[in-house]
This record gives sequence, structure tokens and C-alpha cells, in this order.
Amino acid sequence: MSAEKNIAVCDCTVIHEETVSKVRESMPEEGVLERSADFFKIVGDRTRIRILHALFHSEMCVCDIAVLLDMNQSAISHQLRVLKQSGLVKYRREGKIVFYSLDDEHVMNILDQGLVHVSHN
Amino acid sequence: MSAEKNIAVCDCTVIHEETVSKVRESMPEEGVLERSADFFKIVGDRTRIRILHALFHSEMCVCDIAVLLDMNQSAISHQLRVLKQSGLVKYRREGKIVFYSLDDEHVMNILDQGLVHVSHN
DNA sequence: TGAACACATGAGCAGATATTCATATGAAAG
DNA sequence: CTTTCATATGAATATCTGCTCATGTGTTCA
Repeated sequence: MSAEKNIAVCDCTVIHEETVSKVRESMPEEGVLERSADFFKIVGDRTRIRILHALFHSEMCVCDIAVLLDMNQSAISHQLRVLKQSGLVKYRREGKIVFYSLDDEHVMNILDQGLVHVSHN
Repeated sequence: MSAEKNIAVCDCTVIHEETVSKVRESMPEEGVLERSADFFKIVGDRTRIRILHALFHSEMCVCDIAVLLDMNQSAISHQLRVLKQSGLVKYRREGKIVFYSLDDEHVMNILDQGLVHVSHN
């Protein structure tokens, strides 16, 4: 019975089984939700969000970003790696210098909505 | 001099000082960026994003959410506390039962854009 | 070919965080 | 008043994560 299952999960009885099953059907796929959370997790870091906002205005080399954010080159490089693996930034090589730029313009819309959200309150 | 400062920050010379200063002026305020990152960090968790999507469809009590997400009551309660402190959910009491619901409809727009982002690749 | 420079990367560490367990709070019912 | 039930909360733990340090890679230039 579902009652047993509920007890196994939490100490209390389910009050609204209909609500639970209705909401369960309306929920997005688990895989999509997980990737969505992963995406927001990438953006939910002070260093990475600053890098993205910087690259929105101009492509930059690693050293430039390090100076801009007042952090050392290694830290920036590590975070650029994360952003690159998430498909948010790309790079082009020019001699010794590597220029990074945004790889997904749409992401800035989401970031902007984040700014709006924290601004009007 | 700025050259000294740059050496203190990273081992390399700044290649594009103009780019750096131009981007610096275009960057959003530090406080706003930090709160924005904090907001995305809240949303960037599998459990919390599932709770928010669930509450989008219906208000629910803690026990219902625990059953829906197959997690124990304590874990859900802890996360609801985080969401409440961030102003994303509110609650109303009805006897022993506490019903949680969304406190910021606009947030769902951002969450939906996250779903879109991870869906079309 | 070897020095210099921009960047990448692995290991290690310190701080943050999500969950669990045990227990407290607070309301309703008997 | 005591018990029961839904929820909250503190402590402890295990995992994750971002930074630093040292070093490796790849390119340019002398």
C-alpha cells in the first residue's frame, strides 16, 4: 500500500494524496530538472558570474580577466575550464594568448533576469 | 603604478589595459553581482529546484513534499527554511499542518528559461 | 635550442553545504 | 494534562567546491 511507502519515507501520513499525484504528473522530467539545477549551480558562483558579465562586454584573455577580478591566473583558468565544459564560453588562440568569449548569448538573458530579481528588492 | 599592481595579482603583464578598464566600467555593481550569484546558488540545487517546481503547481505541506521527492521530512524542512529566508516561498499554518507556496511568481520565469536552456541541448 | 611568457592542470587544503539523526516545539484531540 | 502528530532545529558527518601552490604544456623570439 501507499501508506507503507509513506511511512518508509517520512514519519507522517500523507495528508493530500491527490495533490501529490497531481503535482507528480505535472513535474518536469528528472533529467531535465537535474541539468537545470547544474546549470544554475554553474552560474551561482561569484567568480564565474563576474567572468560571464565581463565577457559579455568584450572577449578577453586569461590575464586580463585575472587583473579585472583581482584574482590570480590559476583561479581564473580553473573557472574558465568549468565554464567551457558547460558550453558557456569558447576560446580562440592567437599565439601565446588565449581569448575567451561567450558561447551562448541566450544565457545573458537569464543572468539579466537574475540582476533584475535582486535589484527590485 | 598599475604595472606593479598587475604583477601582484598575476604573473603576466596586462595585454589589453584599455579592454580591462572599459569592461570594468561596464560591469554591474559588486553588491548586485554577489546577490545575483547567491540567488542562482539557491536555485542551483536539485532538491530546492524540485521543491520550487512542485509548489508552482500547488501549495503543499511538508509531508507531501517529502513523499513526492522521496526524501525524509527533516531534509525538506531544512531546504524550505533556506527557500523561505531567500523570499522564494511563504507558508500558512492550518492547525498542525504548514502549507508552503511560492512567494515570488517571477522566479518561475527564470526557472523556465533554465529548463529551455538545458532542453534545446 | 633555449629562454621567456601565457595559460593549463594536478594535488592539497580550507571552507561551504546537504543530508541524517536525535530531539525540541507547538497544536489538536482524548 | 498527556499523548499524538506535523514540523522545526541543532549537532554531526560526509561530500563537494573554490582557491593556492607548484609544475607542466605550448608558443614566440632571440
